[in-house]
Amino acid sequence: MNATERNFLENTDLFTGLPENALADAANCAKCRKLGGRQILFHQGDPAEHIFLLRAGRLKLVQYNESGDEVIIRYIGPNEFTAMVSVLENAVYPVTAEVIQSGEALFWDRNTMRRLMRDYPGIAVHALEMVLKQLGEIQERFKEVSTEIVEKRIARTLARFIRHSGIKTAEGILIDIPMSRKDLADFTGTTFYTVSRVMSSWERSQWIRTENRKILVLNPHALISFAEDFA
Amino acid sequence: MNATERNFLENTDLFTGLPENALADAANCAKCRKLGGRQILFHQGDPAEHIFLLRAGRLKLVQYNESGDEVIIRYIGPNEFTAMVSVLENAVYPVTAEVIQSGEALFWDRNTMRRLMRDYPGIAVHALEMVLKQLGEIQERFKEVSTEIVEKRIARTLARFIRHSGIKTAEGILIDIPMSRKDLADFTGTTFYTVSRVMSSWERSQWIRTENRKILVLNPHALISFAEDFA
DNA sequence: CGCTCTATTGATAAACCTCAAATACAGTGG
DNA sequence: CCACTGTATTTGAGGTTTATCAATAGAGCG
Repeated sequence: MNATERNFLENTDLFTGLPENALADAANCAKCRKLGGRQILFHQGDPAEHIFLLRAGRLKLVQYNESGDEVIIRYIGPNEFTAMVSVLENAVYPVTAEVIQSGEALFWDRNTMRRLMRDYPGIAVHALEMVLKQLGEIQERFKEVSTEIVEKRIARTLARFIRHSGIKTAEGILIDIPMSRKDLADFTGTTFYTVSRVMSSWERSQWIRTENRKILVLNPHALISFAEDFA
Repeated sequence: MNATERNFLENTDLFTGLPENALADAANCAKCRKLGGRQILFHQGDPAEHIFLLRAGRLKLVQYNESGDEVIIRYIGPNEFTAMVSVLENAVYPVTAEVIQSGEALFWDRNTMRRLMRDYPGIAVHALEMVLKQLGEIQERFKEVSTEIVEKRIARTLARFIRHSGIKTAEGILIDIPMSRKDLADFTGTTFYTVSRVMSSWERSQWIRTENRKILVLNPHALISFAEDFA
């Protein structure tokens, strides 16, 4: 692959700081795939064969339980990796990855990635760092869903999205992830009825406004201090 | 360190399958520490400096929220590692580790472990595998606490402990982890009142019996099929 | 302009938590 | 071995939060 590709890899969590030959090697083994519409990139339960690096677009990672309830485990945005679990032998994808904004992904298969990790140990260490960060995040959310009431969980979730994907605008901060009430419910462990009630009340207080599944936070200060208030 | 030490390391997830010199190196850099009573091995929020390998005994990893509610993130038993997060630069422990059964631990400091990972890439890959497994487990529990009712969460938790730490006895399966009602509540995201009610009802049905914080499962079949029943 | 998917909102019910009080239990020191 | 003390557990009553159900309104898409 070309120099653009190498530069791109250099700026990712997994490949940052590696020697030139490692980048070239990684770029050479990468394959590319377009991601459209509401396509499913991989299914929960399928044999996990590829590690993906999202170049553009956005994914949501969902888990289903036996009754069909959906839980959103994480969103994946540009420059982020997913399905690192594929490096394990005989792993299956623990989640389903659904494209929610079109884009494209680079991907490597298991054996290639394992070889890269062996040849350039820095990659394995970076992968470890990434996964540890994810572990910390989900542990945090596990704590929240275990101990906080719904309204605060939603507030904290928005606060987190503000930090992670917030875009300053004249009117406030726009959360740049398309999210329905149901998505937010599946992310916070509640129902879309309850999310709707909470969001409506915040709209009445002028804290937020929703336009076509994008949330605009008009009063981030109020929202964040509510989220972090331990009373 | 001696040959016993090396053999011990060889049988852990992190060091398995490594060349002899790697084991010797790892064993040489390990320090050892006795763990007594209800000692705190490390505190949530403290700078994370060491990776621990539990040789004997048991830990519980707890997180506290701002209101002081406790959540049990995971139990660590003999032969298991914890605080792998210490390999990250400037990390803090995301949990508090409390000794619940006396024993002893080997430990390495951050830089040593990072050097080992660089020198023997297999270690980093194994660490990645371990953390991925933990990530999968907590995602599973996150799904449960988000979608299942308390009674089923408790049943699934016991089912999991049966698989992980169950000991067959004449009367049934003993879960070899000392666990109060409150512990079980902090593990499943509920209150000890509710746990007590659920466990009492199971004791009446002869599914379980509790003796001094150890749970004896008299009817594993009933418990497990209830846990996995999706009705 | 109709169709479908999403959101809102009220009414009701269920699950679960909180509080209070009583009981059981384990560990300790005599 | 026993009494004592503090901790853990049980259980009832009552309240709160949140889910569920139903009906309506709205928004985007072809």
